[in-house]
Amino acid sequence: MAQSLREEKKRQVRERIVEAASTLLKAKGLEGFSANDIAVKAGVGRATFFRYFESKEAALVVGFYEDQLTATVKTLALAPAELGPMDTLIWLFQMLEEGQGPDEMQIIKQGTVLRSFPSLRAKALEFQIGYEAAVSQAIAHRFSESYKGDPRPGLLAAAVLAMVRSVVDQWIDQGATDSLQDRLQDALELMKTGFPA
Amino acid sequence: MAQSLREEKKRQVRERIVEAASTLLKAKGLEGFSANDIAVKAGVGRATFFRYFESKEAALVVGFYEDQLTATVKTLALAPAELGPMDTLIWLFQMLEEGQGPDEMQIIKQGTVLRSFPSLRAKALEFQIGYEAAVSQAIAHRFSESYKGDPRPGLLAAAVLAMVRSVVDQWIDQGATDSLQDRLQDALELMKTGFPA
DNA sequence: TATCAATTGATACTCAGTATCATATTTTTT
DNA sequence: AAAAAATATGATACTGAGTATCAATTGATA
Repeated sequence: MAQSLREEKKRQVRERIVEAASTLLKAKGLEGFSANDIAVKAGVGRATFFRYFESKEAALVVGFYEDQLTATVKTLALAPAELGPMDTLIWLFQMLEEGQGPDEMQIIKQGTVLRSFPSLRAKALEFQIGYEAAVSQAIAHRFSESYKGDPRPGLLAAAVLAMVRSVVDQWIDQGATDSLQDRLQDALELMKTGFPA
Repeated sequence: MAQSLREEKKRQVRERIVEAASTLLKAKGLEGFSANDIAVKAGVGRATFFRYFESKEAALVVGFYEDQLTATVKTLALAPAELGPMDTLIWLFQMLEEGQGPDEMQIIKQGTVLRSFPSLRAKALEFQIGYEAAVSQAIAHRFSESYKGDPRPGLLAAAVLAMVRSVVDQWIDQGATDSLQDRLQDALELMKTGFPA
């Protein structure tokens, strides 16, 4: 059955807020608008804004990553059964790049804003923790001899996502001229073979 | 030569603030005091507090990690020259655990507070980024055929520190009964050999 | 239709964080 | 050693963040 009317309205309000925040960011820059401005633009009261998001930054980061996270989890579920955990993640990032992932231009813009404003960066990092948990869960069954409380899924998820972040950071730092996808695959390959002496 | 008088005084004020923040945290919990309370306890004006730290959380996180970071960098400089980058990090965490690193009780307390308050957690993650840069720099020369713009040091630092964070998280989540050091070494070993299919 | 539950907007309040300015202290110059 | 320049401080005032409360509206339920 469809959402109840009430839930559906809430979903819409939330979406309007995220969109208003994103629009204002593009138009005025992070410090050019307040949480109240977002509320006005979204057509809700200030109090309502804070019922949906704890801060301006939270609303923006959700706009950056939420769709990406759901796409990630969905894609992970479709990975070939015979792939091991690491190969699954390599496969994942190939898929995301080709398919519904954000394009490079968008990544550059987001990355640039994130690096300019510590408050945003902090929120983004917070979001990553949730990302980790989701990825960890989605790959846990692919480990051989996995058991309850197995630390490996969480470790791999943390390490890989940190690497991805580092890849994007370095790529933007160095001008974002070459292929991000190549860099990503190189990095993941490095993770797969490890760092032996 | 010693610090100038002015620099020395600033160092002392900063230290007093960090200590006051830490004391208040233990006495009243994170939400039991304001930035103003820290200033009063440290014997400085409110404005001065904000000249040293951008927020209450920042002052606390500095208290958690600053000494740790300087110890890390110092220790890294002492690592045997023949060790590769990954072995250097394994060696590092053995040293920190035996030597001047925080004891397990302290890690539990800090970890518990951090996990309870997203705002603190976010600040801690921010600090980790600085950690990454420092570690990356300190191990860069240990890579074979390293070149300018080599992505590997940054990638390894990001991955390893993320793993360390994940290890501590899981350890606390599961009751912190067994040996943290053992878990850490197992995780780093996993990183060294990689995650082959 | 009548009742109950949940969402909203308005208002008021505390505290965070920033800017400004006059004062005090340290450094530099003469 | 005294004067001048530079820097740190405290007090004050201001904007906006985030929370709590309450009356009014809207959706769910019977």
